[in-house]
Amino acid sequence: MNRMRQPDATSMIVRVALPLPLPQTFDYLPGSGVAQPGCRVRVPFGHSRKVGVVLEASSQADIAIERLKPVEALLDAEPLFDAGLLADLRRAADYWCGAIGDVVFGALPLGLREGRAPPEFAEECWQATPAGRTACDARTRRGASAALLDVLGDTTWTANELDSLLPGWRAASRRLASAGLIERTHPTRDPPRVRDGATPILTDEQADALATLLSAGEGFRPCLLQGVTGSGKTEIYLRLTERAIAAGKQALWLVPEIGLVPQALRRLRARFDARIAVLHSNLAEGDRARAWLDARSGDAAIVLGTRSAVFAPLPRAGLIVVDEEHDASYKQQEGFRYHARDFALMRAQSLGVPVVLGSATPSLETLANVDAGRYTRVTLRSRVHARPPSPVHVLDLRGLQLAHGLSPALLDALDACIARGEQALVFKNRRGYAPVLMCHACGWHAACPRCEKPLTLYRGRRQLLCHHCGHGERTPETCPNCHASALIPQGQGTERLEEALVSRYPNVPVLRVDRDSTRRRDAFAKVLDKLADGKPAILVGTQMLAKGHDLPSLTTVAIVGVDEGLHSADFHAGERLAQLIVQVAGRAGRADKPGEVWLQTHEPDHPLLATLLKGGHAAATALLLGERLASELPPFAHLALLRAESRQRDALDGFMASARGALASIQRLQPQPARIRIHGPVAAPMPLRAGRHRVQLLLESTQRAPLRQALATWLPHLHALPQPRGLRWSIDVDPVDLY
DNA sequence: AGCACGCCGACT
DNA sequence: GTCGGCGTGCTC
Repeated sequence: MNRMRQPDATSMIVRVALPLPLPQTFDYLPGSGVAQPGCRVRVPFGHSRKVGVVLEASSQADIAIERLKPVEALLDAEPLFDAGLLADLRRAADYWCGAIGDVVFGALPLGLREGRAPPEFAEECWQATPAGRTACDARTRRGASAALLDVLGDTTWTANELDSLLPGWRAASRRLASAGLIERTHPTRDPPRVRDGATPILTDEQADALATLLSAGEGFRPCLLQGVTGSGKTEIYLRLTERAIAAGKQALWLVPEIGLVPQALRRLRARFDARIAVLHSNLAEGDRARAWLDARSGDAAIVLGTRSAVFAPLPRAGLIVVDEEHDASYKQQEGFRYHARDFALMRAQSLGVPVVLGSATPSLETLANVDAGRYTRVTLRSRVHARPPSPVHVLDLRGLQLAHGLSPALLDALDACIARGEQALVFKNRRGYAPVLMCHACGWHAACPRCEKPLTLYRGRRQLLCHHCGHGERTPETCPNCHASALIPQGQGTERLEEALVSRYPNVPVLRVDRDSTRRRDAFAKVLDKLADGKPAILVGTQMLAKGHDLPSLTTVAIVGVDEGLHSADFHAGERLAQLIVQVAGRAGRADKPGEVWLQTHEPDHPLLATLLKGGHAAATALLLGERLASELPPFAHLALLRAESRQRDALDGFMASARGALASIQRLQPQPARIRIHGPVAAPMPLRAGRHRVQLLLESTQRAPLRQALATWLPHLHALPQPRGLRWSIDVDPVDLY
């Protein structure tokens, strides 16, 4: 980009990011008033106008000064982004090859993207009246009203917090307010404090961990807090948070999914009387904007949220916590493909604050950073309440007669668990009744017309659904190919296991938890309520149950099948499988009753499985790291993926060939072209999805720098290429799956 | 991403 | 003779 020399160096222009998927910024004359960096402005753009964010003032423009238009209006008196956050956003755009405008506008809550004035700061708060507390104790109210009174207790809550804890609380609040049981108040202006009597005594191990974490002082200091399920990681986060807010600073807590926000919020509220801003995508626009501005003003001592909360401004930052740091949900999988954990690290570095990554099953990337001495590791080995780790029994399925995928020994274990009056978890990482519907007469199977992958059978709904594109059709009565009445479900999903368990245990509640059964917002909470009494019950579910939710104490955990994960084409599969097994197994056992884990497999001798069972997660990760090192894969190499998809096969191939050609010509100019390996273009592991052909090109290097250099040079070439209609492409830096 | 300009087919 | 298809290029 050649910058035009300014005849008059004193006349300034402003450089503006606009909400467009374009790599460049746009320069404007200042217009009336001075727009500081971080302020929104309204600017003329082409034949219309747009809201932009000023990134910087400059004395030079990217284009001839005569072509510049003036800023039309200044929308914020005070910048929404401080200079540090703006710089971080630019680093992020740079690192993940995002368009700066997408990144900056992606960091803003919806309510502030459109140029409307920031919502007024009359933060809405609610508390129970004395009459309300009496009513709560006397249990005179039912349903949502009772739940709201329970949540309110004797403290004040913001609407933003209630949104997260009790979706649909507003209806109840209207009823209770008109009955005089609750009232609206103002947010507290008191300095944040720790609630009396709320702080438990630490175990020796926790005390040591905390001392280590605190000993390094207050600057940038990445730490891995590695602790098994139930070892009390959250208590450590709370102590660190206490330290930060006592010093007048803010703490940012990230959790991987919305479902984990309520329990984190409850823990924080139980400990602190402090303003907490909650940020996630299920909030109403206005509430989210208010929470964001609460973080921005520094009024919120604590900011809690999912992935995108990592972009919240923190004028008084003192601590960043990334809980369940291994969770792949931290990686955004469309649009601007950033990784919230890694951006949290970037921010902690530029803010100069400690960052704690917590997990029972840390990612290989993080472990490699520990090994390289870049992160400090603190380990919690034992469970609080002295729960012993649960033994894992391997059930070799080879040659066994199975009932809906369940082996006799596994059923015996469930029988025994129920007979003891305890609760069990049956885990299967597959939704629906069966992953394939096959004709026993001719071998035909139902496949998605748009993806060419098998359709998942949903028996209750009499439907075949595609998990890749959402395509659905009615289940045929007979084989569409040979008309035989011989359609057989192959394999098991959670719906099938639920059905099998219901028929085997007619007097025991069988509760299914997966994405299908928890569509309704409070469905998961209802399931947990049903388990709360501790009476015999069986929980059947997927992945969701491995995500760090506070599950009731289960004594028996049955992992029905994991063999798919042993042979996946994606090199992350082994790492994920080890995480899954350890996380699910961690649900077993409680203080008074030991737990046990049953794992069914056709491959008990598979090296990963055998290593995991013998040496635990640490041994499994050592094995996986060895494999990654040997085959030069992350974290010992760095990847970037160009993905493209189109209905037009030829347009797609043409584009990818040109992209590859551009890369090759760049490579020829590099001093050491051999430092980057290029694979492809090749068909994606899913070559067809929703009717679109998919092709990808993989770049790989053992060093970050040459890869970044190549991407930076390549990206403008890609944008300059002819862009066929209907073709979509994107770059994915550090892809977490290759699909 | 929008949005206009621009050059080839079936219609009042 | 025009309305309209979407290919291409630009937006400070």
